[in-house]
Amino acid sequence: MPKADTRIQKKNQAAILSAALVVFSQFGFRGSTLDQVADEAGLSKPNLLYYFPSKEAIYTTLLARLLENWLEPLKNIKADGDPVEELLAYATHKLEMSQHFPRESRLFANEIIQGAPRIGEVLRGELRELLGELAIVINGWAEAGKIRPVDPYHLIFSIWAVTQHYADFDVQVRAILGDADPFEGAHAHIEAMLRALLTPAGSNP
Amino acid sequence: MPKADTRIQKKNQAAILSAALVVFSQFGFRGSTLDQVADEAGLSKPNLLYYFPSKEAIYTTLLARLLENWLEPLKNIKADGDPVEELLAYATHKLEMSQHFPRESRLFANEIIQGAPRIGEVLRGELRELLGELAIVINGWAEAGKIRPVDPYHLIFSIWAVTQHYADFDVQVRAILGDADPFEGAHAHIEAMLRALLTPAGSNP
DNA sequence: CGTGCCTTTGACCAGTTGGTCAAATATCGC
DNA sequence: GCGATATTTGACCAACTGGTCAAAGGCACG
Repeated sequence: MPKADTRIQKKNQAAILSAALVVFSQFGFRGSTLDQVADEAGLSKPNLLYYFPSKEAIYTTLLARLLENWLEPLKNIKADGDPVEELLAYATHKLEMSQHFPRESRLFANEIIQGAPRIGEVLRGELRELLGELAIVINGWAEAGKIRPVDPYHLIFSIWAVTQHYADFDVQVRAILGDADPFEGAHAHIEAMLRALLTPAGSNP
Repeated sequence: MPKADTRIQKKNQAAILSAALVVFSQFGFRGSTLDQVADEAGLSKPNLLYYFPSKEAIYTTLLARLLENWLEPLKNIKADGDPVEELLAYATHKLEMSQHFPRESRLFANEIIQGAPRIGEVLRGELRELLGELAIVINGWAEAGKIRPVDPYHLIFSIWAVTQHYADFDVQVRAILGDADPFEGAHAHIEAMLRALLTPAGSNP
């Protein structure tokens, strides 16, 4: 077990996690093998296990790292900003994550579909609390007449659903759109949808 | 290899497919084992392979059956109906499928996330064509001023995304909502979203 | 250039995997 | 109740799985 992080350790750990992301995001935890990960990382299987104690450890390291990036942007929604623009910025950020880090999204999707055996606690704990606070903010906006009244939870669900769809169902989206870039149209559509839903009646820019 | 379908054959094949749906929808093809399926079905592993030639065959049978139910409701959208109501009915139907057949949704999601190795052809063929026709209908509605102008493809994507989210991410949704039934709020929210997006300016019911 | 530590690997292991097969057992038409 | 046929299963197999380990190969530093 390495204590300090030498150059070579950093390099190999990064290579392993990167390879593991590729493999786990496609096949899920149980469907992936250490040989696949080792192959993808260009290392031997025993060498993987020199840097990580087990397959499980690689996977959970990946998940933990992901959860940080997952929860953080939620906290950036400012109660004193313009409501529609705040929510739009969040949705745009999530869509860009789908565009640039689709594997992370698929890894997460795999874990949730599997029943979230390793992150259920986080979902029922930190995430739930975070969303509770956000719901209060959104409800405040609605009561102040700054947005139309909406269910804050289902609003967030729909933002998650639509943005992650472009990463998780990438193959399907591209099968239908052909050569066109999905993300341009996606952004415009999501913006239109959120503005239509949220902009209070009587607002004419 | 059974030729005719006796009572016992129908029963066992149904039991196998039902068990396979439970297992495959949770762990994906590679993450599932025949022993799991056999256990769930209450049969021995060699007995499974008496009714189906391989693990692969069970899985593809499940997928083929699923695709039928998946594509059919798309065809029920009538060009001469009321646009908003037609699309709303479709979304409602999809949401009800998420509610009552979440495993089917997760099986499909697993297959797509995996890269759709077994149904890529259908996506690029039948599904794409079907959506092409639907896009023409929706564009027609927009040109006739019956709905606001929208990208028909991304509109459908967002309906798929939001409705399937409640099946595929069921665990996450319930972790956040607690005891509340997700589907009541979901239906109301989706209806509100679609009406806001689609109802042309100046329509006041 | 040698010594101590970090890194890498080939050989190996026990358990699991999808799948086979011959023999046993149940079912059905007569 | 009998023979033919359909169904079920225990024993088995080769390939693969996650993981171990001792030995070998590099590397840095005196």
